[in-house]
Amino acid sequence: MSSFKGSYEYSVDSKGRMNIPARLRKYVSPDANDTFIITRGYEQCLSVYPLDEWNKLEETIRQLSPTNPQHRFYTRTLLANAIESQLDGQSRITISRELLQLAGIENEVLILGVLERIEVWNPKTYREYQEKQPESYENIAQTVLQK
Amino acid sequence: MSSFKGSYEYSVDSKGRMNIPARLRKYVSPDANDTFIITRGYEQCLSVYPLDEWNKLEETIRQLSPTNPQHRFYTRTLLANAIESQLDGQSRITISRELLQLAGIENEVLILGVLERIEVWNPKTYREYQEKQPESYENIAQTVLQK
DNA sequence: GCATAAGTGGGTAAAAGTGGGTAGCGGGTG
DNA sequence: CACCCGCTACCCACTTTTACCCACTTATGC
Repeated sequence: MSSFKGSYEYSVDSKGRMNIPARLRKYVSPDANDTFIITRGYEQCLSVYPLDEWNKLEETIRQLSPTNPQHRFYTRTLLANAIESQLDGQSRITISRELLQLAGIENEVLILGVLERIEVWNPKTYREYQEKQPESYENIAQTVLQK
Repeated sequence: MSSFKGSYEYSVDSKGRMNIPARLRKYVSPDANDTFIITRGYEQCLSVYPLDEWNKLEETIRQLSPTNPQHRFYTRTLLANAIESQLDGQSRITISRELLQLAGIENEVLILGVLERIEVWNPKTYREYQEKQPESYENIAQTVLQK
C-alpha cells in the first residue's frame, strides 16, 4: 500500500521534466512499472498517479454510464487531460506543456504527497489556496472529523 | 485492455488524412489489424473505434429489437455514418468528407482518448462544449463520484 | 569529511508528424 | 466500347518532437 506524504520544492526544466522526489518513489509499488499518469487535479493543480493506483481509478470510471451527459463530461475531462509518462534514467517524468499551463506552472513547483496520489502545484497558487480558506485549520478539522 | 487517454492537437490534410497519435496507437490491440471504424459520436464529434472494439459495440447493437422504431433509428444513424479505414504507411486514417462536415472539422482537430474509443473534435466546438457546462469540473466530479 | 545518492541541465539519434507526387483502379460519359 | 476524369492508396521527402545518454552540481548519510 503506497502512502505518499510530505511537500517538496522542485523544478521543472525547459523540456517539461520533473523529478519524482526519492522520498515519494520509495512508496511506489513495483506494479506501477515506473509508469505514472498525470492529469488535471482539483483546484488548479496536477494529480500524478502511479499506474497501479490509476488503474483502480479507471475501474470506477468504466462503471459510469456512457449515455449520461454529466458522466460523459467527467470522463472526457479526466481522460482528455491525462498523459502517461515513464521514468527516465534520472527518475523524472515529462509533463506536457498543456498540463503545465493548466496548473499555471513555470519553473518552480510544489510537490505534495497525498495518500495514493502526488499533487503538483505552482507554489504561489498553493499559498493563495491556503489563505483563501474561510475557516481555520482547527475549525475545518472539527467539521471533517466530527468527534 | 485498451485504454485511450490524452488530448492531441493534430491536423487533417486536404486529402482527409489524419494521423493517429503514437501515444494512442500503443493501446490498440493487434486484433484490430490496423483497422478503424469512424462514425458519428455524441455532441458533434466523431468516434473512432479500433476494429476489435467496434465488434463488441456491434454485438450490443445486434441485441436491439428490429421492430422498435427508436431502436431502428439508432441503429441506422450509427451504421449509416460508419466508415472503415486502414492505417497507411504513415499511421494515418482517411476520414470521408461527409463525416468531417458532420463534425464541422476543417484543418485542425482535437483528438481525445476516451477509454475504448478515440474522439475527433473541431477544437473550437470542444471549447464551446466545455464552456457550456453549467457546473464546474469539481462539482460535477462530486456528483458523479458521490463520495 | 568523504562516498554515494539525488537533483538538474544539455546534446543527439531516432521516432513521430506533415505534406505532396504519382500510378492504378473504377465509374461515368461520349 | 473506348476514353477521360477523379479518387484512392502507396511512396518519398522534409520538419519537428521525443527519448535516451552523459556530465555536472548539490544534498545526504555513514
